[in-house]
Amino acid sequence: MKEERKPKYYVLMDNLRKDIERGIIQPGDKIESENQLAEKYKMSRHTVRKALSILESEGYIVAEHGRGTFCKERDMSIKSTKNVAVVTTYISDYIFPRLIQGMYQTLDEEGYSVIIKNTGNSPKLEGKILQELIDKNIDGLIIEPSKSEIYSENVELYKKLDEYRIPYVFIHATYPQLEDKPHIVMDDIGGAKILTQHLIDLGHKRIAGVFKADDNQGAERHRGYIEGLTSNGMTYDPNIVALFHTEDKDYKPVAEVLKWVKSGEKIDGIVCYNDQIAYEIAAALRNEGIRIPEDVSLTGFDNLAMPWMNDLRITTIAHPREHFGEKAARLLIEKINHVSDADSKIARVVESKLIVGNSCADRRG
Amino acid sequence: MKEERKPKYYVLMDNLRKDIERGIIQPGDKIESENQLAEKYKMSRHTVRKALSILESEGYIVAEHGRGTFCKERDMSIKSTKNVAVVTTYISDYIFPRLIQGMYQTLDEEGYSVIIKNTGNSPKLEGKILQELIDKNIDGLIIEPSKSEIYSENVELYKKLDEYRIPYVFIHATYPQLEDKPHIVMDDIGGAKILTQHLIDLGHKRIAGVFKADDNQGAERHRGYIEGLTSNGMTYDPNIVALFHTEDKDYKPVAEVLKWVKSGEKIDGIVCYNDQIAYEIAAALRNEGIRIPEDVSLTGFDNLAMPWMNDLRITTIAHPREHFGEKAARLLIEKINHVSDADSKIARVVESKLIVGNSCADRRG
DNA sequence: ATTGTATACATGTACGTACAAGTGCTATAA
DNA sequence: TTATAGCACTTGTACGTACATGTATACAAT
Repeated sequence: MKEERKPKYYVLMDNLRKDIERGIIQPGDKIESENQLAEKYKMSRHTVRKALSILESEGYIVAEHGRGTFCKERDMSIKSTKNVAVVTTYISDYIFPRLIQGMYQTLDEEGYSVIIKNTGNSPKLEGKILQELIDKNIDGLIIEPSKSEIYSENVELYKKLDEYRIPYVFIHATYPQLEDKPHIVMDDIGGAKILTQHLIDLGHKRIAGVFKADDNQGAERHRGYIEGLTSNGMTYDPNIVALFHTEDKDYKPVAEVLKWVKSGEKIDGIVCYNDQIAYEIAAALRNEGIRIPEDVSLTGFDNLAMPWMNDLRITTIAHPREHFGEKAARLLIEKINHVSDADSKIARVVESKLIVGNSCADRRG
Repeated sequence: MKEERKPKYYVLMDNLRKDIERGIIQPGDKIESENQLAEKYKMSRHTVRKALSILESEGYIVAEHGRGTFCKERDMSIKSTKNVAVVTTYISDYIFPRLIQGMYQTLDEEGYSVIIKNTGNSPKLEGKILQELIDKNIDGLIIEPSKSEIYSENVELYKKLDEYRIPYVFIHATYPQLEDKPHIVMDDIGGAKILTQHLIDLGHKRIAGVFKADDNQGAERHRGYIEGLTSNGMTYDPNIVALFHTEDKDYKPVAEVLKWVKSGEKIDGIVCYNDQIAYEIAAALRNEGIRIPEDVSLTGFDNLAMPWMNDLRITTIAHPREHFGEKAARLLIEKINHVSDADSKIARVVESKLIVGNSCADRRG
């Protein structure tokens, strides 16, 4: 007396589909004939035909007149668009063109087209882009988190990506909630530690820090800076550490440093968030008559070349740019091809390499 | 006794589909009921249902239980992928990141995703990319021709784009066979003429030229240089004009200029294909002890900033970069939306603007 | 050995009937 | 006035029959 509310044809259709999806019926296999199925399921041939016609329109089977009905070769090309997206905070500035170039080359070799997107470091825009990309049915995604130190408001969207089996790879940082997802990052803690150690080795006594507060990289560089100080027995002084956000980035770092200097702080070195900030600070300090590196040493990140200041080369941590992009692309391709296992933690950390410029003075004498 | 080989249900299906496609049945309209159609076409209701079920699976109609069957809102998103491609010779170098940025911003605003591709200035690769993009069913294409002065081997592919109604916009140059297609170019003839005139006005007597021979821009700049000379009564001397190809670009321009200088040519100014070439020549000449601009003046194109030579600013013709990209994107969007008429000649030329640097000496004294 | 043909069996088309179930309107009862 | 029961009409499910047409094969005729 079981009350089956499903129509008869639906039951047959569902059984067959499940058999195909579970591999019990293999591609190329012949399905039992309509009359056989009708007898087996105790329904009319007409009802069997209804079930089969649905499966045929969905692409599971093909009927061949006079021969029988066969399970179709699973056509993955319908699902695979061979498009992948690269979502970065910026496109045309800084290291990004060459980062994207590295990804492009690798992905292109593997036959993927690259859709570029930029978030301008806005989580809201990131959300909009993710939704759009999910609708576009891409094969995979390389994404640089926006404001990664802030808990992501887009976790549901990343879950959706998981649901739809769209693999993604984080670069430069991850979100605190998504640390177990595949990502490729620089060893930012190690990098900042190396730079701090470098300044200490050169005899610096009072080393300031300027870090970004709303992304993971900034937080880690901050941590590395602290570790560098404390492991040498120096005390961490929050009064000479400036933290800025994306919105402040054009004035706050410089303003804070100038404030210290004008208030008489005896800073002899600054570990900066990146080379761009370092060059800006250099320009501002020189403007105040402070010599770099004779009075204040500067370090940065990303070995950036500056067009308008070629006598100063900031001592920095190398960013491998194209190679970094290539690494990310390779990891994504592995995920697309299911080479690496399902959802295991796949983090690849690029070790930090010091590049010595002429922005740090030797104060041991 | 007409022999109709088409099944009855097929006739009904075909009629309805054509009515929908021709707009006789509008989206939202109610289709006659199954019984009405059966009577009208003198077939059983069962046969009518077969016809309707096919149309439903194809997305033309929707049946609503108890209410009727309705013509579906035409789902254009099936055809429109909202993807457009930007195909340039390079991606990460020179002016291209900012050019692409300009296109990206405009296309993004209009809801299009941007697929980037680069040809490395190889017509063969361009062909491969075009074929791939046609298969990908993109909505439109912005393309910088590769070796545009050589007749394109890919004309059939551009014809295919026309067939499939995929609009495309050329930037920087067109192919000789495709000059009537929409394109956005710099006024290269005018630009070279302005630069030549500038040197003449400053009292230069023997002005050399270094141009690319395998792209349209190079050929036009070459022409503008000639016009600039002859319109001032000066003679064009092929002995002090170097033409190079993409493959030669890294050594030939510099080598030719050095050959002239070493053979005792009394050159006092050079109109260069672009700033990159100009800076390379500047570095090579300085290496030989020749002063810029005191001994030789240099001009270029594209107002490029050079990281490693900040005391020299080449006098150049401005390239609007983002604005140029934006213009191209707007033209493409017009073509996609059929705002501008079918295949009319839509060429937009960006006028040349001189930017005076410090690479040209005043020799009037 | 090749060709043709009969046959069995597959799917395809087309007719019929009956009843289930959702929708929208109207006439009727509370 | 409001709720609802009934009715007409819609699509949805399900059964039945019949014959058309394509495919593969066994077997006979050439």
